[in-house]
Amino acid sequence: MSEEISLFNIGVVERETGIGKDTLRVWEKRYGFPLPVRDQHEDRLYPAEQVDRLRLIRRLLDIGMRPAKVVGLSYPELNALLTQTPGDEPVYSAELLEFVELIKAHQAGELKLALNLALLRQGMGDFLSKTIHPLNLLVGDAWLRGEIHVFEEHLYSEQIISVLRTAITTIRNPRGTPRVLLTTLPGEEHSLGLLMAEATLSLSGAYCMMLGVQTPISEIVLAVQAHQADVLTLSFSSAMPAAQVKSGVEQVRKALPETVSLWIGGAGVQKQRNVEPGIQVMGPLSDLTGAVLAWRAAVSSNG
Amino acid sequence: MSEEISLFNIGVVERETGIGKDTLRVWEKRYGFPLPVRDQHEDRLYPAEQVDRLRLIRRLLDIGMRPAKVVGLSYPELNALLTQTPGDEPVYSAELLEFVELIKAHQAGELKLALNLALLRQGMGDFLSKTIHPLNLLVGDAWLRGEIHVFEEHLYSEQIISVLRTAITTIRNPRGTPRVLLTTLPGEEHSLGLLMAEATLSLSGAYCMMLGVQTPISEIVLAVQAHQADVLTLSFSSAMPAAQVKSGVEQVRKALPETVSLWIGGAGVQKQRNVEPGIQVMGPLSDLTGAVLAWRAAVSSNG
DNA sequence: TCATTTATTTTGTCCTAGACATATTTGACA
DNA sequence: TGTCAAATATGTCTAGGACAAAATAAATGA
Repeated sequence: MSEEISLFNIGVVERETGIGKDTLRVWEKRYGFPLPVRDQHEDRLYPAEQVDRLRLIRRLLDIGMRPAKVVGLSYPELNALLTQTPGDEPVYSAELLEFVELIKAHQAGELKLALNLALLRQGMGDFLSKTIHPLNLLVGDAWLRGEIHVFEEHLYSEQIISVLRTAITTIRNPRGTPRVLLTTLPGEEHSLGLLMAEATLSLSGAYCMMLGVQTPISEIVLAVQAHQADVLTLSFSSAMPAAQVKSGVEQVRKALPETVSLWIGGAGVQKQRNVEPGIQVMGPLSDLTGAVLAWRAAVSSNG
Repeated sequence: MSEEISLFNIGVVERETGIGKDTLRVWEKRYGFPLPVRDQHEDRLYPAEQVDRLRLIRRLLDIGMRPAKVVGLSYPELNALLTQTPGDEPVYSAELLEFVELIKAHQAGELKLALNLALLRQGMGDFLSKTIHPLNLLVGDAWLRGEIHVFEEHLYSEQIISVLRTAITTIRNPRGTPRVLLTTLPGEEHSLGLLMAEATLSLSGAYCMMLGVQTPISEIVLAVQAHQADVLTLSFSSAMPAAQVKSGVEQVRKALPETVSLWIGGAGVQKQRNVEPGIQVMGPLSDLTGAVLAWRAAVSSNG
């Protein structure tokens, strides 16, 4: 009985790694990797090991490395490259590292408990900026080094989402201003950033209308009208290609009335340069609080 | 000054409609639609109107129509086709229709309130089977008829998710059996079905570990090991192509130890035929309750 | 030496045209 | 009416080529 190894066709690999078919084929030609086997019909079949490497490569590209430097490399070479990337590592507090230990130990219940505890102790504002945000970075970093798995990251996200949603419910103000619509564009499926934005905005007294992820552009325009939103907030994760962010945001801006403010944030917008007028780029979450205050000031002076 | 119309390139259309690039090109050749304009480089540029039609077509295909029948049609023709599809329409209660009215009126707060009320009155079990499930069908149906928009569906989903998450938190039992891991495969991004499954399973006394959507297959295997899960539950929405469901599920089954049960459910699995052994297809949500009981019975007789 | 502009390379995404496995439908037969 | 085989419909894969936008390297000037 021969050892059966998992083989994936190009469509599955595209879904599993987020790397497009065209890109996979052109990498094969240019860098000699991935180099899938072929079935009887010359269709590509990627071994699981290559798919794992591709996922790692994807993450390295997301943090700014170039394909020519990483696409050819073997697993050990990739790891060597990773560990020698000290750079600007912030010092993480013991508390944050304890959260990571809980994640690695798969203690979902305890993790959630600890998060809720931190929330109560620090208050929502500090909780978001001093715990959740650095923890996200730390977890992403640990993932990159192969210290934690995707499924552990998923479990972690679920706990955060659960804690944040519960908290947001308690501070929602239906008569708050401005009226903010929150969503992501098609292709962006990460809801965590959006949820953090909702928490921050709600905390600043804004009224939030959450649409979830991946709303088509034309539907966003309709939603803004229907809800008489003053502000549209879009969130982009680091996984989003900068070009896609740029074109998407510009398309939205063009379709929206000028009176509606457009705030964009998340790791995916930090690479953006030369942002068009009428689009406000948010850095840290605290920028949202400032933007809310600025919006109110502008309204009271104009109206 | 000429009227500026929104044009989308093929990559954006793929993301916005969920129809692959290859399919878009081959439809153009075979059915003459969509028929995009071209830029100076012969690259396709799809007008917004065609993208809207594509979204409609996508939905029609999801409910079983064939491309040859619908891909060529104009907007009026599509609508005619829709309204003349009475078929097996169940009679919806007045209460359900009131929910829809709230959705159409964009009364998110009131909608959530009404849902919570129904939950308390009916209890979780009935709430899921007699309110949420038919309401999902009703909303999907209304969407199909153009009576409600995507963004309204999004807002609706958010309220349901919020209500269910809150409720699940209160009935979680860390020592429950069996230990069930819940997630979806890459490509399936709908979390609502998953959440309803979690609610039902928790209600039956199972211990649920929610991984969220789109966990790569290899990671699912690791997660099952790490959490010592007895059961893996995968959810598929109707938007999932049947072929993708089949190959994905079989891949998972092959990679999983035989001792781990595999339960699959959601609208996307109802079309499946000739399901391989070791895979249990769930119909209505109540099947999950039965499966839990059957699992316990099997364990107590075997061990 | 540093900043700014310009040339070169890199890289992702698009193109055409064709092939074929699988799912669905049609037609023949019992 | 039900079952099986032939025909059709459909999505996804292949190859090889092209080019714009982004990133890097080189050249220029202060």
